[in-house]
Amino acid sequence: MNNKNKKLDDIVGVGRDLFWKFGLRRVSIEEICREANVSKVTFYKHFKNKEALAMYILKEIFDEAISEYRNIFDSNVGFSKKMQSVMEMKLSITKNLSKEFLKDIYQGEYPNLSAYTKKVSEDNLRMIRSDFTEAQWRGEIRADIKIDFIIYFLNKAVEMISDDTLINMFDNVLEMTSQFTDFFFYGLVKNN
Amino acid sequence: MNNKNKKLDDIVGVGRDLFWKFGLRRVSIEEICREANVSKVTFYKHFKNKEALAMYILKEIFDEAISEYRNIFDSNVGFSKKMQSVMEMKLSITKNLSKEFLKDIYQGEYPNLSAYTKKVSEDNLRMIRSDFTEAQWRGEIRADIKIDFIIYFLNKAVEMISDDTLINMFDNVLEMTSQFTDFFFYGLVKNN
DNA sequence: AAAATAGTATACGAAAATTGTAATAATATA
DNA sequence: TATATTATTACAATTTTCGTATACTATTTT
Repeated sequence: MNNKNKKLDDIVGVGRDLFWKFGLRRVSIEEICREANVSKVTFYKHFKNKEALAMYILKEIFDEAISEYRNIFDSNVGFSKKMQSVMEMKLSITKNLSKEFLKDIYQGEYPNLSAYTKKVSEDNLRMIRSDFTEAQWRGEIRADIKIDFIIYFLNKAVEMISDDTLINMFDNVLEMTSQFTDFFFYGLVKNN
Repeated sequence: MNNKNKKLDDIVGVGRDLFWKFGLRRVSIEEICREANVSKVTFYKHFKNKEALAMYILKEIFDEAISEYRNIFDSNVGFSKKMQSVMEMKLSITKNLSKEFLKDIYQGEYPNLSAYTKKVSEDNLRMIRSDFTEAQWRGEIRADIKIDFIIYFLNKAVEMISDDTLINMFDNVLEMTSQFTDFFFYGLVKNN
């Protein structure tokens, strides 16, 4: 039961790598099989086609990010820690979805993929907004701040965090996001 | 005469970008034309096929790097400065030839390209060895050091310089190579 | 040992993408 | 206006990719 799905894992792993580097349309099923040392028949035993594999990979990426997010957000840590977890979820998703991958997803060729991605994004947004609203009720967020403004600001923050100039100022990404949220939510002078 | 070769430049520019990201086989001529806003007919007016375009691009990259190298090596600067120029030539070549590009060049599909690249590398090596031998005659290199040992060491240095860990210790690549050659040739304690 | 499961190698037709060329129309340039 | 460049469109030939079928091997499961 340990390496029961060894072949499946190989396919998914290679698919992840190649899709990340080259997107979908530039990668052929045969190439994936070759790289994964798997015969084409085995591929089709697991997946209907390339889109199905991409869907599987997407789901993996989303599920993992969301589950990590929920773990932290439902726990009893302070609110700034929770904020950090939101950013990290968004970061981890953008980190695992390269430009090429996203471009192909949205380029009309794969309607199921784009629909799925769109749905997950919307669900995500809804979840975050609901979490924030509840936090506002509990008094963890000032009552006079619009939730949508926070969400807008959050996205900008994620953009900034992905900026190389910023990254190079820190030893690792975690240290950076930590310091960033800290500054972001308490201001320059911490008076909490 | 200013933008006389505008279309050609566009093709070459787009080719450079796409080849760098995806290698040769994953990029189609039609895609290059589309991205460059150029008709297929125009492409074939300039190049016989994809390999010819790649050859043109390769030649550009090599020529530029070599010419910069010769400029510095034939000038009257100190020897450590010249050493730096050797490393920078090698660096600029590896920087302009992505893994994907190189892989496709050598993957047997394009015999002309691999032959040409091989030839340039060999010519390069000969040139460097000759330059070094002459420098040794002039006393700029200790007489008891094998030239081939230096060349081997040089390649290792280039590898190290391309290492991210090292890069992040400096503000920019130039500062790094400069400090690296300095340390490399004078040792920890500068007694020159 | 027998049966079931998962895998490989190979071949193959259908579909799709890519290549390279030709003919004609549009546009810029001198 | 005349000439040279480029765009558009169409097209046949080739190559790649897809998805399936067949026959055979290795590994578990019962």
